Amino acid sequence: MNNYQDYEKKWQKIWSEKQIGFVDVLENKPKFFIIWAYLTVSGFHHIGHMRGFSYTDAIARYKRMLGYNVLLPAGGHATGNGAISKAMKVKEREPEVIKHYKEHGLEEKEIEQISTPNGFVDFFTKRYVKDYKDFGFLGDWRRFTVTTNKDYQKFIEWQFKKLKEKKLLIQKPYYATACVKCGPVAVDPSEMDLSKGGTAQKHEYTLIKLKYKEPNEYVVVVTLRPETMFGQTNVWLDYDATYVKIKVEDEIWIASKEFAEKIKFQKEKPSIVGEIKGTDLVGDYCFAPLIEKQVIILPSNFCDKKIGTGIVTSVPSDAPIDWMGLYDLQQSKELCDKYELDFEKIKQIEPIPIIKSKDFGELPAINLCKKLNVKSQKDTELLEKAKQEVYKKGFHTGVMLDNCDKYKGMKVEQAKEDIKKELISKNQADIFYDLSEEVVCRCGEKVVIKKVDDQWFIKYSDKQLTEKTIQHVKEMMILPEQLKQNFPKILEWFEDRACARQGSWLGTKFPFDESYTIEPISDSTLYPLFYLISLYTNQKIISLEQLTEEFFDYVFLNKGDLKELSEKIKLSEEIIKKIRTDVSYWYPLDVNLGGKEHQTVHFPVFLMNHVGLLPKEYCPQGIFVNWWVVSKFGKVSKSKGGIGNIKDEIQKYSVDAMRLFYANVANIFTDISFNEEDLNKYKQRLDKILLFFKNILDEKLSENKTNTDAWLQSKFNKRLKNIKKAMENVDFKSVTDDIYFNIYNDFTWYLNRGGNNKQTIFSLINKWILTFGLFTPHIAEELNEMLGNKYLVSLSSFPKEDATKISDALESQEKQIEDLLSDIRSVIKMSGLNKINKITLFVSENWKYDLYKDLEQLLNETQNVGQIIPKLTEKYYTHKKEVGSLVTRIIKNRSLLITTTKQKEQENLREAKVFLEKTFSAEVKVVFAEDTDNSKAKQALPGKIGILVE
RNA sequence: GCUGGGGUUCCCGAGCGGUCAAAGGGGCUGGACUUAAGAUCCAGUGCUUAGUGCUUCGCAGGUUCGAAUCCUGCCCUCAGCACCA
Repeated sequence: MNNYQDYEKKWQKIWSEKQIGFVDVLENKPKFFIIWAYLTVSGFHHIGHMRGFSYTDAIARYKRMLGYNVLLPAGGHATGNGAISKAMKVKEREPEVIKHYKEHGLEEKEIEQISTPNGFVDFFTKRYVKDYKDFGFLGDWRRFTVTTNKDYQKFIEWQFKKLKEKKLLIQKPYYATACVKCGPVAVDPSEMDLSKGGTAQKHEYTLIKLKYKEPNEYVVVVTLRPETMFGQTNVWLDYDATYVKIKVEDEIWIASKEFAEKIKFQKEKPSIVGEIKGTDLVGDYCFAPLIEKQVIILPSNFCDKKIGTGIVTSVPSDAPIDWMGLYDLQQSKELCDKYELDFEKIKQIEPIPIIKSKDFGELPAINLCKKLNVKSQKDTELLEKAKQEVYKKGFHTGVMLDNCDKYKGMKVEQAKEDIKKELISKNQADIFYDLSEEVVCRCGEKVVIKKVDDQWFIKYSDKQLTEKTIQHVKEMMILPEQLKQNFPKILEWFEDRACARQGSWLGTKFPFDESYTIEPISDSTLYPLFYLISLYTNQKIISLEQLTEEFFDYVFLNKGDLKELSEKIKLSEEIIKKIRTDVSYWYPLDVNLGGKEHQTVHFPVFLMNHVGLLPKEYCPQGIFVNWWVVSKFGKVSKSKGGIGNIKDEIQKYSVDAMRLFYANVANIFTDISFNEEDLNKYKQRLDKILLFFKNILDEKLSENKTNTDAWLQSKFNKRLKNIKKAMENVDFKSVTDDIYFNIYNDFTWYLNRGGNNKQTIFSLINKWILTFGLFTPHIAEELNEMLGNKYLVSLSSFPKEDATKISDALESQEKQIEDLLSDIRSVIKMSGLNKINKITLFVSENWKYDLYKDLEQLLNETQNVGQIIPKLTEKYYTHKKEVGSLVTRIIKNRSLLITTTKQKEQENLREAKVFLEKTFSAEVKVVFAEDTDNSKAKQALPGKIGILVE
């Protein structure tokens, strides 16, 4: 219907020519500095990104209209593996990948370009800026930066030098999830670094050593439940399998070959020195720690060589599968004979009660197996369920029994840790990490857990830093409020974080060891600060060589001597001073807006780095979090593909409709789903508004003013007030409800009511249009031009509400007419009359107004009906009966209590008479109840007009 | 499991002690306009009734003169849980 694309382009061009988003220091103007958390360069923007971005732009536009000097810069985060692996796939011409890019309209030449990591980053970051412009964002694109740029890397080097100075950079051993070829990778559901296994969990197991025949020779098992070691009765392994002897330091460990592969990465050069068959081990004994006893090695079919060591220590009291394994053997002499075991001896093995837990007693595994009717160790599903349940109950409600030495009476939760510690200290146990499922790197190689001896960490656990950050958070504007409340907990939970890794990644070399590259989270914490530098580096006003530690110290921390610095880096004092001024003008950052995924990782490090390295006055002022755009298939994300090619969506619905959709479909703290129906709905809404304006311009308007004009003024100003308040709370849903729906409805009512005053209408719609400038800026400019205004909405002031125009009395009067209208309708409907000729309206009897007033006052004093009624019946004794029933009714339903006067009601009706007559095409008469005998007149109450239709 | 968030009338989604049968939108029904369709406008949309009354806001209790809104228990659901921005 309307050609949105045309005027979107038109206005974007005008904004761009006026360079509205390009801002510099204006000392006489207050500043507002806002960013969205920049995103990883790994492909096209999708509709999910645009949700948060358009909020950011709306806030920026709002602040600009309030008179702030607004800086909204952007950048791209290219650190890490993303671009490398994406480019690789293009280079290898993977058909799916090539198809994807072709569908997005890439030419062969461009596909060529994105086949190298740098080309990829370059292409997409340029595309991002184009997308921002296409979406009507007014940002300072001159400052655009990418984390892989050389100048940015100088900045990160500086950051790490400062961290070290502040003793926030430390080294210690670490168990990293790592690809055997590429080095450390992130194992997380986004699968940025992976091709498989994003949901895998990293478990810390306790590795138990059971002494075998030779000195220093051990059968090793792993467990998540070290506290159950008091209940060991035997050891399980696979009779038919072959195990290996692994030399670990000066010990020999017997375990599966698969385990040997894993432990290789966690111990100093282990080597396989021999083999031993399951058949050789079964029937032998080994020495179990803690219970200090020899236990027999028995065969089972549930030992998986891929899990742990492929050998299991058996605790039948608390592990259902162990119990069933034992049960199976004890039931069958044949089976024992087969394995050359002494049946009588096997039968003597008894589970040892060690933990008492709620509901399951002292032998939870056995009790639950009975309850679930598990028949043998082959009932894998049931046993898994049983295991989960016993574990859960045991962990939360379990208490160690008397035979558990010094741990008796201790809660399982606690005993678990203490026992683990004791065993390790006695060299009877060790720590072993494993993944809960198979994980494969993007390169196709296996991901394992690898011990890094001297890993670098940022010390987020630092008590002082944590405390300082918690204090700072209290002063911040963080939305949702819920997050603000959680923040202290998040910050306390936040531990040291590995900050650099080896391998070939994009990013900044770690300044204290060039073989490391700083990892993606750690190099994107202070970046808003860098937008103040990139303005100069992008324009080549400063060279790389000039970005020294001293330079950053001076401009960010005001440290050092200007003259000395200027001479040293050969940069004019003037420019250095200018940058220093920029920093002190623009910093701190006012708002960082990001998706909910940032809550527990990005935002904490963003804050802690600011708090740790910068003076207090440069610490961020606000964090806003928006939830996601989801589809039926889950989160809309780049890696999952599917819907969300923003170019197509813009064409289909228009930018304004999309921006309005994001703002209005739900509040920002809920996931929304992107569907055609909703988008169409918002496009139609814009069509409707355009049409409304066109009609208004065609309308013949008059100079006449009535109460309705005052009413519209009141409504409009009240809404304006609400809009501003809601804007401050990023309650965009409520803001857009008012702007695009409620004000529209007010105007419609006004017009239907007969309002057509030129001055009222034009003064208000000119203001109304300005409010469109936040979420639908293109249509705002277009309408504004249509009205003949020469100024730009984007550069105008946001309309101020006129509080003197707001009148609750006027609004409630009008509400009464609205209610009356609907009452008359229902009366007509119920009368069964086909045609109405006459409507008589009765204004209530005088005494009732007085009664209402008295009642209102009494209700302020007491809620006790027993006290109120006698007082009123006394005063209104002639209407004794009516008073009783009326008062009880009102107390039951307070909304009936409308205090007004007879005169006002009559006036109100008189004014609405013409309107009512026109609406119902019938004669309308207003009559005082005192002047008639009609029973309807007696029913009339203050605020409730009696109605008779004939 | 831990830590948080939710469950509202056909649907989406506001509301978070009285003004709530519950905003706004969508859908549906009826009417106006139109040759017609679409768009737009107007009305209705829990059950009932000359404008009243009755029953609703996950389930079960409780506090209060009064609860969708507060408290307790339960059920169901969603998210985050670390080298992923």
